[in-house]
Amino acid sequence: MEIIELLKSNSLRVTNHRLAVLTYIHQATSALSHSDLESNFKGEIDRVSLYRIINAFIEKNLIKKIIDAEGQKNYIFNAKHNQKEDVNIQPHYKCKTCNDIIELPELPETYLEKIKGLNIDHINVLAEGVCDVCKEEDKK
Amino acid sequence: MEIIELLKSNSLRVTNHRLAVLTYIHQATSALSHSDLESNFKGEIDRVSLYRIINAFIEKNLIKKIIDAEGQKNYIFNAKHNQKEDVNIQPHYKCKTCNDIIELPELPETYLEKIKGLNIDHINVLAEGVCDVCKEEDKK
DNA sequence: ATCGCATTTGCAACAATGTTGCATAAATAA
DNA sequence: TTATTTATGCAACATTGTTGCAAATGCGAT
Ligand SMILES: [Zn+2]
Ligand SMILES: [Zn+2]
Ligand SMILES: [Zn+2]
Ligand SMILES: [Zn+2]
Repeated sequence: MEIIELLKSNSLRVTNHRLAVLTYIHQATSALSHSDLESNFKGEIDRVSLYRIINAFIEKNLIKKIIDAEGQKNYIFNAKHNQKEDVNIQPHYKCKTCNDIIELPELPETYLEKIKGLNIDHINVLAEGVCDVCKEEDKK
Repeated sequence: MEIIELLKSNSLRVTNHRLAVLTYIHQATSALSHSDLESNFKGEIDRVSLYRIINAFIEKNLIKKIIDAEGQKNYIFNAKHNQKEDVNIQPHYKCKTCNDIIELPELPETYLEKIKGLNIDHINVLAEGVCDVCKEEDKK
């Protein structure tokens, strides 16, 4: 199983909880907040364990934490979990209604040139709005 | 007084608290977190009132809320409080050590063109790192 | 398969951050 | 000055995140 291998190859013990959570995030079509996870695993996984599981995944680069304009944390599966570099410049677009997050094109080199005088660890780029699908829904 | 006028012209009642808070944010050289404000006004202004004062300022565009890579909210005076538009695309750089926030050049038109097919309300761009001044300090 | 050690988990307790309702105080309009 | 509206403080509560520790589980080595 893909997910099991993913855990093993990142020297994370394969527990039922980790399997369930990573599988859930992997198949999710939208970004999940911590409370999304809490309600999904209510009665199964303790809130504190979820925090620790999530943090382990982030450290191993298996999921990405995306912070929206209100400071809310959302988690998505990191399809590029092999590449350890440059992952943190990836711009995203987040629909404020359905929570879907898609990747945007990378910032142009010309722009990065302009700001390269600064010591920059990472750049966060998040565009937000209501996606076409949700906009259509609203009309009804 | 500049600050008093700022409140009046935004139809906010001029109270001692609002004057004190807005003056404090205006003269600050770095972005202030809520707990920064709490400790500064400890014993003078209630925590809840601070939340309400801050929210009022944000609604009136007098200050800007900047969310860092950890989701922490920081507030800075909005020098462009007159312009109501395009304020929310302004990229920023935040020093992780001294908390200073400076403005970065705007995103190139070519990039905005690329993503204009999406419904975008605002774009958040925040670069983070340790500024030159703080990097020097560290060496000592 | 079993043993033993290291890691993970649940639970309780706590800390930090943010919200709401309501009585009182203060600011502005009349 | 008075009346009306708005702001404030306080208490209570909700949400989010952290820590310590005992019990459960995973896993490598027998
Ligand atoms: Zn996959
Ligand atoms: Zn949507
Ligand atoms: Zn000024
Ligand atoms: Zn600095």
